Amino acid sequence: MELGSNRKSRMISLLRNANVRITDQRIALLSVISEANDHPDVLELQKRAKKICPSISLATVYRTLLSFLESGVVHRNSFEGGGARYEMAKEEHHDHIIDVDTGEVVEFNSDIIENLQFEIASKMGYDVIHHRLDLYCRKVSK
Amino acid sequence: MELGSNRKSRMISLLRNANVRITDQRIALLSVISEANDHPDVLELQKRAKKICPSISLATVYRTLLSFLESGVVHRNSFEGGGARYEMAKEEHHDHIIDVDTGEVVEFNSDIIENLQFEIASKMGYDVIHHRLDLYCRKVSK
DNA sequence: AGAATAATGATAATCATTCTCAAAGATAAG
DNA sequence: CTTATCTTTGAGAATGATTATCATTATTCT
Ligand SMILES: [Mn+2]
Ligand SMILES: [Mn+2]
Ligand SMILES: [Zn+2]
Ligand SMILES: [Zn+2]
Repeated sequence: MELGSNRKSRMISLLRNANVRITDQRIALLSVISEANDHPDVLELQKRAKKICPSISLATVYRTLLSFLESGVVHRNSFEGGGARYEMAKEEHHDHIIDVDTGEVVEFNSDIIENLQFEIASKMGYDVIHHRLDLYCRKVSK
Repeated sequence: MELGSNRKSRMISLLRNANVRITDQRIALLSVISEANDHPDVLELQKRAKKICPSISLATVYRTLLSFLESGVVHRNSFEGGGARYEMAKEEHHDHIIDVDTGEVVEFNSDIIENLQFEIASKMGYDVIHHRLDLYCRKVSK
């Protein structure tokens, strides 16, 4: 598979910003993650990236995800069962509903909950550095 | 170490209720968990249980925790980094604050947050089966 | 182009957890 | 209390996810 040159140069400039060398595997992974609208795991990401860069190894996928994570461009979700699942870091924070039957993930966010978390922690003498709110759910039977 | 016979028979009747054979390792583990007021991991649980039943193996700790989990007498917490941490199932639900510097865990609960979770899920067509709310925090510098 | 430096792929190592199976232990019947 | 049956245990192998190692290859700088 080929990568549109507009998309490709967008990826390249993002990588340049991050001060890392421009490689086919990093371009491929970044492209795959930024295009995804789900929450794929490492194997799925490798599978998708291989369509653009067939040689990409699992080790490189893990390494690259770690560096993207540290530079804040991706988020890692550790849901129950199976390995971590990744997504592009969005402008605004959100939490997740995980369908326990299908594994599907949907997003939500609640300013009220976020504020309550802050207040509760504060009252107990803590600053919230980060948090995880996962709702494991089942579709209501109509 | 010995186990007070009052405590021991309390453990035994709990196990009898669960319809499993009464073994020294199950008595030891159950006793250790029900006495803990922190959130120990498997290795810590084995260490503590060994004081009562020196022969208890890691495999048995894992196996027994799983059966306790299935019968609902313990809860398993998967915090970031390291293995699962366990606690006795309490009457009422609570969530956790994890001190990112020390690993210490403190508990809290907020009916308002719980209700909001329910409402959000409901509005999106889901029933909440279970959930996880972990606040990774740092003590406020005075 | 050539030297310097960083990234990659293959694979070994690690960590948490589960599985396997022969030996030991618990329970129930006689 | 003994025996027969059925369950649990301990030791270690196996698994799954992730990280580390290191020689080879690719990128960047001059
Ligand atoms: Mn998301
Ligand atoms: Mn707790
Ligand atoms: Zn949130
Ligand atoms: Zn809760």
